[in-house]
Amino acid sequence: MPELPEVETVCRGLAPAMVGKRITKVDLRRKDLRFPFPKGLRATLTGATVSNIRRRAKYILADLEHGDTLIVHLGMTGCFTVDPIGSAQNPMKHDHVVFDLDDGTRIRFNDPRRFGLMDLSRTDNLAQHAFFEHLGPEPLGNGFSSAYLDEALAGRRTPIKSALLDQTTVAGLGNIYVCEALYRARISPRRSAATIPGQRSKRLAPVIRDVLTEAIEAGGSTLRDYAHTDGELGYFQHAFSVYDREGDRCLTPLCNAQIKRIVQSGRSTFFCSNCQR
DNA sequence: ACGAGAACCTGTTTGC
DNA sequence: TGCAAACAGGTTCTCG
Repeated sequence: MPELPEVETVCRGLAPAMVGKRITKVDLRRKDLRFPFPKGLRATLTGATVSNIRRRAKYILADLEHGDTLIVHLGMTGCFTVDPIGSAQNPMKHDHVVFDLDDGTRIRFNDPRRFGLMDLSRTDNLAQHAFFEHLGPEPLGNGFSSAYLDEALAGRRTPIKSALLDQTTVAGLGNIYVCEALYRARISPRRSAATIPGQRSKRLAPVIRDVLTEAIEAGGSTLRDYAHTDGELGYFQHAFSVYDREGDRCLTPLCNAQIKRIVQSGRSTFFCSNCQR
């Protein structure tokens, strides 16, 4: 489900519901997601007050006042819902974790495919955690630029599509926004990453920022099941130029070519072979 | 070192 | 209509 804009949207929904609230009850409705829940997850969270909700790459971080941080990844189908305790028929199927807060709010984590994960870390050690140790820079942060891309892509013979999906190159892009950014930069997804430094990275870095910023403003993209914490849908999917548009016409004026779909390392890539070289 | 492919899961869509 | 295959926003492992 979620790439950076969707995860950012979820954080913005969770923050007002959770920050400053105390967790009164934690219901682990199974023993694992992608990994077993860490030992002591319920004990650590129960009674804790949430001091901050933030995001690193596609991870949601919930800092607790006593110095631990809850780490959550949504995988492909993870989703949080905020509603009052005792409201209609919950928990629902695939609600694997339920938090009750001291103001009567219930937070449910639902994940049909269970590719999501939850873990704990001391807040001051987060950067050393295995999930974060090798992550690339935030694409909307100061560490990301065409100069950074020049350095990160130099000598890499993997296709640029794969290099951008690699979270150690830049953290937070996924299949949709890589396809969209490469289209905007007029770069073929098949092109070797090593040929990007120079003029092409000067086009690529800014459009990566643009497409993510626009998607966050639209509340992310809703393809099949993604929703905000209040059930509202994102609407950036209406602004896709290539993603999921196989066979449709390219939107570049005077182009009119058909959008192609190819498979690169097992993932669909959508692009215009006329505009993207 | 690098890329392809599979694996982890369930649900939905597509094709015969 | 029914059933099977293909496919899905992610990550991580093995294999050649």
